[in-house]
Amino acid sequence: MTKLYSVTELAAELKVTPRALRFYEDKGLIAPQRAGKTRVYTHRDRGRMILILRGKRLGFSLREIAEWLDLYDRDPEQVEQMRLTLARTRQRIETLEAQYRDLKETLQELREIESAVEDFLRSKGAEVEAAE
Amino acid sequence: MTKLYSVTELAAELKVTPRALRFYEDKGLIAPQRAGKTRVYTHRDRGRMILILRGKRLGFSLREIAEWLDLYDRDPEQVEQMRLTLARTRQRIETLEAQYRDLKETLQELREIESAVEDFLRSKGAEVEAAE
DNA sequence: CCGCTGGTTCACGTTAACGTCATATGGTTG
DNA sequence: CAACCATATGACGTTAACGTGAACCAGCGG
Repeated sequence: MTKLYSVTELAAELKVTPRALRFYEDKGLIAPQRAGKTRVYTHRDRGRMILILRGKRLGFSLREIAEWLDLYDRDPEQVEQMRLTLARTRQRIETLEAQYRDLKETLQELREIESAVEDFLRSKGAEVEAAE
Repeated sequence: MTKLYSVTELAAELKVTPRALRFYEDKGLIAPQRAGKTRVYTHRDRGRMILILRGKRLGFSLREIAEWLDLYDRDPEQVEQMRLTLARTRQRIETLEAQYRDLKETLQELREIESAVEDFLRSKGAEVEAAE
């Protein structure tokens, strides 16, 4: 028997508010089952939410996230459908690789700054390590 | 003599609108000089804008970007000041490294999806390469 | 001097992503 | 059964990041 969650339970576990979960549903990002009127989230829904939240952390809008969510749970329909899926997957990979480049560049610069500041502090005889 | 830009010029080069540049100024992210009332951007301002836009592509808010922009053009003031700068730099590096992990994870999954879909298509005797 | 071009400052409009009530309802417990 | 939860569904409020005029100047070419 796979675990089931209420809105508040899942929200708590994911550290979002129930309102957010309902909002995402409204936007078509998730569609939990209902027991009567109350939402019931499965383990699968939870996985989907984790994808959504990761997308958000990467800075994508809900609309963008929605557009590639179905890449994850596709079922082999028509060949044409799958060709489309392939194209969109590749498209998204490119986007992320661009972001990856931005990220690497920024990290490199920040590490240079870190070293420079460390050097400066050391030249002043100051301590540089985080631990106090 | 280093090149100077008007709002529209710089905006065009950066592929943003003049309105955006003015807005960023309003939010304290850039402070171009003025010739009378009209804004005059230097090469340095342009560099700063590039940092800002990269920050946006990485999904950060203008407020967040503002908070770490001065890490780039600091001048050795007090030792205490620099210690703070060091701490904030490290903090930001950690944030980006977390994002880096999210990114890698997502890319990996998408590449798996890509392979799976390719395999499916090949099993159907369909072409798989992008070139048409 | 006239009118255009390109700049300025308000000021209000818009979209995304929720927060915050208000109200209703249905299951649970003393 | 009454009281009390948790949830549900609106509806309106809020913040961020600009877009979109409106009304106003400064320079300059004819």
